[in-house]
Amino acid sequence: MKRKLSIHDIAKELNVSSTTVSFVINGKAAEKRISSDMEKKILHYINKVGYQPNMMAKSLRTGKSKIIGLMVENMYDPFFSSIARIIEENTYQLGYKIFHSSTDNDTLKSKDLIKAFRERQVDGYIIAPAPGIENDIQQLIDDGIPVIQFDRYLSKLKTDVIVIDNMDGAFIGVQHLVENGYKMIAFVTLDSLQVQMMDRLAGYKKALQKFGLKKYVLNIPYGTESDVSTEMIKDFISNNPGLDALFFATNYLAISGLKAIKDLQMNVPGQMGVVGFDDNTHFALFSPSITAIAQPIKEISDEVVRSLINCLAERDNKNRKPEKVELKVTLNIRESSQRNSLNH
Amino acid sequence: MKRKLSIHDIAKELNVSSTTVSFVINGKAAEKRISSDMEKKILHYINKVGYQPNMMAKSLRTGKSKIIGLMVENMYDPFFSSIARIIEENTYQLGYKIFHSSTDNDTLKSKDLIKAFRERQVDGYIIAPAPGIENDIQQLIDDGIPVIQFDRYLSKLKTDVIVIDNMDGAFIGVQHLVENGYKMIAFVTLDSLQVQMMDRLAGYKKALQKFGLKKYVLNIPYGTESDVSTEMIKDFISNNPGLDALFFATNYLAISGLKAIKDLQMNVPGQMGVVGFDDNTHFALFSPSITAIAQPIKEISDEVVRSLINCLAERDNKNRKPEKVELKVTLNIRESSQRNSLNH
DNA sequence: GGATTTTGTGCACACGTTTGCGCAAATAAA
DNA sequence: TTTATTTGCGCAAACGTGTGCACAAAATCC
Repeated sequence: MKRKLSIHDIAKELNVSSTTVSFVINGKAAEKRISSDMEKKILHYINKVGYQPNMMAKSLRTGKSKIIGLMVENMYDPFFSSIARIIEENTYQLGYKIFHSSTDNDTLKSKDLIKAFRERQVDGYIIAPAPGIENDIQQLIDDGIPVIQFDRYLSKLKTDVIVIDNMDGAFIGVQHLVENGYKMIAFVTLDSLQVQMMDRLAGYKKALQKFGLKKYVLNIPYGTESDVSTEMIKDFISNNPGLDALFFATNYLAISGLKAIKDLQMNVPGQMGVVGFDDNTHFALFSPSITAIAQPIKEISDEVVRSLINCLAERDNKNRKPEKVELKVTLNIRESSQRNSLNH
Repeated sequence: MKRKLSIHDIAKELNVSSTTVSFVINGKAAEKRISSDMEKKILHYINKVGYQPNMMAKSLRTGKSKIIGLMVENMYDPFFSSIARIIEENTYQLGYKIFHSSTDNDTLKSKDLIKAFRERQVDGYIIAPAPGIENDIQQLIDDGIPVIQFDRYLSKLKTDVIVIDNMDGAFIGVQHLVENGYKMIAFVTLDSLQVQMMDRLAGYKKALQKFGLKKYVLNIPYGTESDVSTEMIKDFISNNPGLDALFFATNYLAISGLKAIKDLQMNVPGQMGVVGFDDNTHFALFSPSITAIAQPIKEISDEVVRSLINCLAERDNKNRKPEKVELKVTLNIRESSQRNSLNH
């Protein structure tokens, strides 16, 4: 493999110093008072031979890798992958590349990932944190490295946070079911203490209280296989006769739940109303189509990037006052929750 | 931000040379005949202070970045994101990190991406190539950098290729429709000259010929918005009265098509049989559930990684004989294509 | 006991950049 | 003309590693 040519090769060929070449390449010709003849000569030659700088050397010298670490729960999840996609595009414009990894919500894997990112001198972190990594993130903060938490957050940590209003989302979902005449509304959620899940549960409870309804909650352990979840939901429905609506706290739970309802041959929305948290391209196509709480993907992504870029520009990240952005969700009303209109 | 400590700091603190420390860190203690007392002392200290090597410096020195560039059409597509996920995991074990980007099948964007990857000294490339980037990839090959093409390929290029048997996939899809009594089977595909699309079309035609049926093909321009596609498909159905089955060449086309069929209030599979190329988590949940050709995601990912690691180990990548792996697909038979069994 | 080999370690350079500082020539000021 | 300033550019060190080579001390050989 032929060696790539360096700034020195250019310099030698043109009988100038590598300093001059470097200045020209970095657009500091004016600032550093390089004559425009010289500038043109260098630019022309560089263009001709197709010189490409070596980011490794650059990063070593400057201490900036121009790499951002993105840690999500699961990059296969459409929610995370669509966010990743927008983040990637937004930051690409600014010269950043992304290291993108899945944590599976696993503490050890997350710790390991942070370590790997640190070795690579990642400039900033965008994290949907797994539980138990407070110390690792705190270490980053202490070392002055920008960190943004999104989707969920560890409340001990003083970082910028971009989330949605989960409580409100759950509330309006339940409210919508109530308005459509459902009375025995269950909440199917993950057995998780993460803030976003707790907030959704809180929103559900708040709505129940407001409308004077009784609470039915099914907690499914994190990591349960889809078909096992389906069985659990089937049992839950059987054990709670009279349930007339299910509110699923996540996309994947909704999928498992719909399977359960299909297996039980129950009619949606007639016998069972359905609303899901986190919308999905396919929900509109189901028969019946599925009502869902939609998260503002684009806004979340934009805010995350804006916030990170902010931090990256800051000199002193240890002592800045963290910012919390809470975005509004939308209720996409479809057939699965409208008993009245179909029962005319 | 406090400076991270370097190999020199360790050396100074322990009154040894950085050479020795480097050898120990890289597990060359035995090979380089470092006494085990010394080794223990260094390892212990490193452990205590939590030293983390600087990959930038390492890469600069060794010429290996331990980074792999992954270019897919759209990382939001479940097919690509699930593959990315597995690739990421497989390579992580081997100490690699992934730069993951979407090309949108755009030539310029792809060229740009390759350039950015080169600057970053990426060790190897995994590409689902957009059209028109033959020269850019050829340049990589000429420079001895490993490249794997997957999902599709530019046939001019002598790289390892991992694909599925698209022709066979389309063939068995059509055959299945024929076996279920459908006679006027249309193929809804993208207006694309990419090999995988051409092969699918060829498989469709081959089946038609075998069964003596007439050809109906709808070409939808690449990049058409989903709702526009839906309209085009509606028109297509209207303009071809008597059509009794649609075979969609991609996942997204199937989604648009199902919307069209729903809008036209046609009964599936009674009035219209449906088969999609590329399966989807949700297809089993649609009512009726959707029959689809499933690609072997895990196998594809594993083969891609195996193949790349192979190339990375090779000394001379310019003159190696490229390998083409063609994997088998599966037909997942569901309700949307079984007129007979439902029409009893 | 001298010659040779083995053992254990360190010096110093290279990788490809960026940048503080220096310095001669040209120009402006006095 | 002398002095001060500006212009235009280069020297050399630094970023944190890895590694060829050298070399003294210890061990072995004969």
